[in-house]
Amino acid sequence: MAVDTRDVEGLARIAKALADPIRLRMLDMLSQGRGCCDLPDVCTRGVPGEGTPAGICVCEFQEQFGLGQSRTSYHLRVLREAGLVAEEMRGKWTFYELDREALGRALGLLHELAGE
Amino acid sequence: MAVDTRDVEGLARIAKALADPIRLRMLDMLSQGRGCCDLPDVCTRGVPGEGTPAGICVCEFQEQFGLGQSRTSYHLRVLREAGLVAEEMRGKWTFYELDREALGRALGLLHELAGE
DNA sequence: CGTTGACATCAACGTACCTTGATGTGAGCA
DNA sequence: TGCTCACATCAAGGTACGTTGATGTCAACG
Repeated sequence: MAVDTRDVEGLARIAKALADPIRLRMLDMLSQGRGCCDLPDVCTRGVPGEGTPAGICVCEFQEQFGLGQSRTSYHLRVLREAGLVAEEMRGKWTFYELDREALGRALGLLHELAGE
Repeated sequence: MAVDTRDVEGLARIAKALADPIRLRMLDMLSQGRGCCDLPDVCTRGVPGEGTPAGICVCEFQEQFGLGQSRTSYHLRVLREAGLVAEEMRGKWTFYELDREALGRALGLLHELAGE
């Protein structure tokens, strides 16, 4: 077997996180890295902490996909628990950032599994 | 958005097919391409049709993973319906083969989505 | 302090998924 | 023809997943 059994379990968990159009588009949005925010009256101003946060805040996902708050939060949690995104809390906002390394590892395993 | 909406739907369906350890190991086994069969008294002999079949027959998946017949058939069907494997029927045996191109396309999309 | 805004989490519901045993199908052999 | 073998498919059950509305938490602002 080309791929270790332990890897297979982890890969399956990541694939499960990828198995939803909303979450794929969230990842796509994150990979574009177009920081947060263009929206007025939201997290553009008043973000405490040093410098501009790297990720995208929850409100922008909601806005972008027209999702309810709970639904948005749920899908972000799935991505977080799969280790595909990291969260950074700033004041009352939460910013999500793509973990490119984790995604890269998963893709590497898939390539290995596909026989290069 | 880097990835087309239509692609996202297809990619989600493929990711769903990948979201199970058994199916990942099946794909792994297929990518090894170690034809069928080393087992005695099974599809080694008596396969009608021209030449040696390219894929792996169902009985070998059963043997390899210790799965029931129905369960084996179910997971192979999921992979087939996702377009990741192709089936070739020979006499009373069915041989499954990895569709490397389909898997490659999915991986390409994922790379694109990950921002290269 | 009390309020508000951003978000997480819970509870409930419908749906899809996975497993198992039973039944169906079609090829090959006697 | 009748049997068997390899496999597909069905039916029923449990479990996980996705959606929605309600409630909880915590920071910022007055």
